[in-house]
Amino acid sequence: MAVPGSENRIPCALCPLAQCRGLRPLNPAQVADMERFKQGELSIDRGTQVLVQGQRSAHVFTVLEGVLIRFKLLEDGRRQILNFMFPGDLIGLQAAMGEPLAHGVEALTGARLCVFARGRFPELVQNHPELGYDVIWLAAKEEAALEEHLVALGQRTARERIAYLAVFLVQRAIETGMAQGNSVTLSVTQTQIADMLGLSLVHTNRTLQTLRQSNLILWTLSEIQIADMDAAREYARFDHPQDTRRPYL
Amino acid sequence: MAVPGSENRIPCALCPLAQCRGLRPLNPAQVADMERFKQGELSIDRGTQVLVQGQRSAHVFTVLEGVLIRFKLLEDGRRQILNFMFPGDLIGLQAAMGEPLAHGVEALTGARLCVFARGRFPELVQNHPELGYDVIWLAAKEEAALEEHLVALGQRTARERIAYLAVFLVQRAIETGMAQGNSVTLSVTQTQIADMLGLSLVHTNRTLQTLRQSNLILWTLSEIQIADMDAAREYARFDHPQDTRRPYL
DNA sequence: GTTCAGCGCCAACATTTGACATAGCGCGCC
DNA sequence: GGCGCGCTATGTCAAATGTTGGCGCTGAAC
Repeated sequence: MAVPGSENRIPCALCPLAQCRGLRPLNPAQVADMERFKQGELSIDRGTQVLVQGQRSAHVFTVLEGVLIRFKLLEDGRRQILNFMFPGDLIGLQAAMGEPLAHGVEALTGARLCVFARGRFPELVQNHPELGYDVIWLAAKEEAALEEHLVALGQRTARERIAYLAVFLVQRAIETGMAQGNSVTLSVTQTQIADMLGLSLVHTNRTLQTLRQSNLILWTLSEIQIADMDAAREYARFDHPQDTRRPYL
Repeated sequence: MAVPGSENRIPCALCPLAQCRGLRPLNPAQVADMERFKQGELSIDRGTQVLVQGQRSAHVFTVLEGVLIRFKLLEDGRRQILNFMFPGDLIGLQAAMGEPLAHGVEALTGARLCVFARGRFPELVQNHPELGYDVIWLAAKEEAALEEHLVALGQRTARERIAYLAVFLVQRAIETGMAQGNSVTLSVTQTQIADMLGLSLVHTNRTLQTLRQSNLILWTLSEIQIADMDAAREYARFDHPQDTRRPYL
């Protein structure tokens, strides 16, 4: 991974994430701390792999803009997508703990990331306890998301799973200001949906079509549209969490 | 939940967890901090529900002894078991963040828990940054476990899933000193296995039998035995994580 | 312009898994 | 002793899902 330049660097005080409805801004002292901790920015294209499974990383990232996926590869080539990362999310908590990564991270869209030095992470957490608290919060949120996914994979049918994922993605997009109404412009291939939900590609295709025909969810390569959000949530049995604002770094 | 008494309280300095091969003991200063923070102990029977989904909890716990499950209930009565908790694990991180709980916690065996006041958790983390760092570590570990479970549910067949779960449980038991060789005495019903792995009860039963017949895994109501650990790991495609010692509180 | 890879789509068939019904066994309880 | 309950076990059938192989479109690469 090239060491990111600091050209065009956005000062934390002007962080665009502060405008997001779903995010809780830092206080001025925290902003100053982050400013010192921030190493630079990284702009990447769709498809770029940010972290590689099995390696240790010298960096930890925060999503400034764009969407990424986190996934695990099996030896036989199968992969399981673990979660989608939206603006404000922390990338590489495992890396921050100095462990080799159990998963890879790849950009779904063009993206801009904030870059931090992995080695200074313990210092950040220990010298700035409020930030440490926010990291715990983020970790708890990530855990909660993974738990929802587990429920989807374990208990729901293919149709419900896809509906669930659509609602999940649109909701996160709304929270991070990426949505237009109840639809998002986001390129997710059917293969990716299948890899996330534990379905075969063919079955994913079939199911997407029936959802389309029943006018519940219109999910194309470029866009996710949900006509009636409440109906979809109901159908997916997705009791959406309180929209408490999440912190970010 | 009754407020736990402090009778029979074990001083943190004598914490039995310090003997566990898989756990990294605290340093003396940290032990002193924990001692002040610890509110008491709680002994519970198999089947006791420690945390109730949807409620806020006044307490946060650490497992001193025993095994518990963490699960989510759906409105229609289905449930998804999210993870098993072993000695050293932290119960109620979400609770610690002041959120209503998205899951319940129930004891699989008789268990002893350390009790902490939820309200003092932020103080603990912020005034004792090293402990905060350990909490982050634990959260990252929990996340990693959930990710493995996701892979199991998404990518593996019924047989592989059950083999995976058996290996996972035996491994955790070994790390926490609860195993005899490659077997554990632990009462897990087939219904619980099914609820964890997203299988029907009947299919779980059949699959357990075939695994038994192939002499890979002998899983009865009272015990999990794995004849050849490497073979089972191989079969389950479970690349076991480095056994780095995890911290505890 | 041609080629090729990525993507969505389709059909026929195989397999896994679930649903339902039923039975036996051990155990606490009255 | 008789009852209910939780747990494991079976059988049969149906539904959900996977597999294989093939088609057509599009856009980028050559």
